[in-house]
Formats: sequence, structure tokens, C-alpha cells
Amino acid sequence: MLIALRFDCVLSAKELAAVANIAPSTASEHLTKLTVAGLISCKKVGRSRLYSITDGDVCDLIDGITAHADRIGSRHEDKSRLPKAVKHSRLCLDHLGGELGCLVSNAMFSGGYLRHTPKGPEVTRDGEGWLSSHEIGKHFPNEHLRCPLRLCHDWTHGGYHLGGGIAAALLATFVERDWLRTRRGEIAVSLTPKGITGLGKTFGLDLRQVTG
Amino acid sequence: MLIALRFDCVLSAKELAAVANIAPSTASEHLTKLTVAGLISCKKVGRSRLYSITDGDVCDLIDGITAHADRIGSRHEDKSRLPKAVKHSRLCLDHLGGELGCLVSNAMFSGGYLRHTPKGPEVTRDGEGWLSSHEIGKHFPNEHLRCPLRLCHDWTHGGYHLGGGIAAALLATFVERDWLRTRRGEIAVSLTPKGITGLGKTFGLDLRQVTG
DNA sequence: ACAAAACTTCGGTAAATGCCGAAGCATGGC
DNA sequence: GCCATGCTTCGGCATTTACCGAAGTTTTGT
Repeated sequence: MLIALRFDCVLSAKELAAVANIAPSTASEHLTKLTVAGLISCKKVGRSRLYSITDGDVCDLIDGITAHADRIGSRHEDKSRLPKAVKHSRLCLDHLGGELGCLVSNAMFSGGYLRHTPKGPEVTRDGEGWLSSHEIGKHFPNEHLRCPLRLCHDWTHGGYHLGGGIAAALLATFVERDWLRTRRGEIAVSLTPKGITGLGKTFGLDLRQVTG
Repeated sequence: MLIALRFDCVLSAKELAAVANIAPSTASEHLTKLTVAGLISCKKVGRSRLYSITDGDVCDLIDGITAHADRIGSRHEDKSRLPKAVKHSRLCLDHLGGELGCLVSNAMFSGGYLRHTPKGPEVTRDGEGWLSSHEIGKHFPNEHLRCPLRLCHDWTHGGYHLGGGIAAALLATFVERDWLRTRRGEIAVSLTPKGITGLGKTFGLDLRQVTG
């Protein structure tokens, strides 16, 4: 349920019961436990109850646990079996991960558009200008519910890439400009020739290697 | 058990059974589970098995969960009932917390001795010089096992203070210089007149209010 | 070689947990 | 006003869990 919410931000009790594959009554009981524990919050809308993750701290908690699970789970897995494209650039839920995701993230920090704070990454004054000049909206779907920006531990690459609403908006822009292409149900993201120049100029990266 | 290990770094199965108040056989079973889950690691020494937390990522995980528990737990508590001294300066396991802990932490970041990175706080080149010039050892007990520096969410004050081995070494130095005094079994830390001037000069703080 | 210490494995028990279906409560549509 | 929908509460069942003590294993000390 928490992982489903980590992706979809807002889900009803019925939907959460469906993803967990349990009866609505069981789901209801479990959802109250999660709510009492402060992990999720509930909002009554009509005759539905819409649940979402309480705040960014809880998101980090969930990410930390899933990242740990990935580390443990992949301990005896052969990572080299992953297609090269997936290692290089892949979707992490609804934003960009893999080597390309980490490169973009690093470039935005070293370019002074983002900075690290004890509460996580933050958009600088420069960054706000940069985002709007590139027509990358500060506004994204479910803005009021979703963590705008966070760091995502990248288990295929060992670094960090950007997550949260702004990261999702970034990916949407890249796809819109045909710099990247995604296919429904596939985790791999393909970098177009246009993207090599576009992303390269925008972030000062040499991406000719990344297509692999 | 994990919280005990977060403080003591290395504990034997017997000791962990004692802190959890369960029979050695039960502890053994549980420790196996934690080990399989990759949360703790085991080292055979003589006839004992010494357990410690696997790595810094797991430390972060534990800290995140305890921090969340603090947030939730303190939601319906009356914080104002805490003695003023505890709110101002208190022990957080083996290092300095409370308002004073946060002030010292902030001063070290803004002084350029520490900086934030995605993996947590880091000592800068300046900071290393500063630490050694103040005779605050980079070396501390269990150095090889313990996280050297991390951020601790401070639930009495709402900010962050420093944790980890370096923070423990800092407190030890402050106590040694009689800037602060601790009493066995007590969480409150008292700031001496010497400390008001000493810490004040060292970190550029006006601490006359903090004694409260 | 023998005993003690530290830990694990095994068998059994009591408590907690997850789960479901039926019934009960709100809300929205007709 | 009435029914359908979405959710919760309740009672009860099956499974799982935590736990202990006894017995077994390895290592240390004498």
C-alpha cells in the first residue's frame, strides 16, 4: 500500500484494497493502523476516503526501506543481466533514474540550481529562474499532496537522482521535447539524438557514451 | 536491540538479550532474522558473537524511524512540562542535543567547518583543521564501526543537531574543559559559566539566555 | 581431559495477527 | 424516499509469532 501511494500519491481505500489483494474490511483495518502510526493521512471526499502519505519525511522512510530491500534483494542477483539501456536511463516510478538521472541531478546541483539542506534538496533562487526559463512548471499534478523534490537512491548506478514532483515535471518536459522516449509498461527510457544535443547543451554533459 | 546497537555499536548476543529482556534462545532467533534482513552483521570473537549495525544506510533507516516515532509520540504530549534545562541542553545518547546542540551544529555549518551532502553531513578541509586545532580527535572509540557524523532530528527543539562519533568526541571535549557537566543517569546537561564564555567564543554564540 | 560459558536448535504453548463475511453507517444519485 | 456505493465495525476462524526451557555445539579455561 505504501509503495502504491509512493507512486500514485492519492488512492482510495477501495483501490488500496485492490493493490494489496485483500478484502475491503481487512484493508480498512490496516489503513487505520497506518493512519494512527502517522504514516498516511486521510481526507474524506464524497463517500470515498482518499489516502496519501503524510509528508516527505515518511516518503524518505519508505524510500530508505525499499532501497535497503533492493540492496539485500540484489545481493545474490546478477545485476549485469540488466539490459544496458536500463542501467543507463530508466524510469523510477514517474521520473528519470539510472546513470542519466544521476548525471542530470549532479549537473543541477553543481550548476547552483539546487542545493543540499538537512531536510533534503532545495531549489535555489537561480534554480527557480532556470526552471521557469525552461518552461518547466513549478506546478505539477497533485502539487499540494506530493513532495516537490527529494533524492532517490539509485540502486542500478549507486548514486542519487532527483525524485518528487519537480523530477516528474522534468521528465515530462524531456519527453515533450522528444529528448527522451518512454514506452508504456517498459522501464527503459531511450535517449534520442535530439536529446543528446538538447540535454548535453542544457546541462553541459557529453552524453554520446550513455546511449551505449 | 537496534536502538541499543545504535548507541553502543558492538554488543554480544547475551547483552542484546538483556536489553530486550528476553531469553537467550529467543534473542538468538531474533538476531538471526535481523542478520538475514541485512540490518546487523555478526563477527565471531572467541565464544561470543558480536553484533553491529551493518552500515550507515541502516543507521539512517533506524534514525528515520525513531525520529518518526518521536514526532508521533510527542504529538499529544505536553512538551512544556519538560524541565527548561532539558529543553535547552540535553544528552542524546552520548552527544549533545537540545537547543544548545542545534546552535553548535548550525554554527559549525555556517562557519564552513561542515557541509551538507546527499549522503549526510561532511567535515570540510577547514573543518579538519579546526577539529585538530581544538584538539578534538578525529579518532574516537569504535571508530571503525561507528558512523563518524550524522544529523539527529531534535524533537525537543524541532531542529537538527550533530550525532555520530565526532559529536560524541565534541561533547567529551566540552565536558573535559568543564564547559558542560553531565550526571550519570540524567539527561540534562548543565552549562557552566566557563562554558558560556568558552562555547560563546569558539562558536560565536551568545549563550547567556540558554542557561535559563 | 573436563567443566563452564556463549550461543544455537528443537519442541511445545500461549498470545497476537491477518483475514473474511455479515451487518451497520454515512453519502450520493434517482 | 429509496437504493446503490464506499467504508467501517464486529464476531469468529486459521495462521503466525514470540517466547521459553531443555538439549546440543563450539570454544575457552584449568
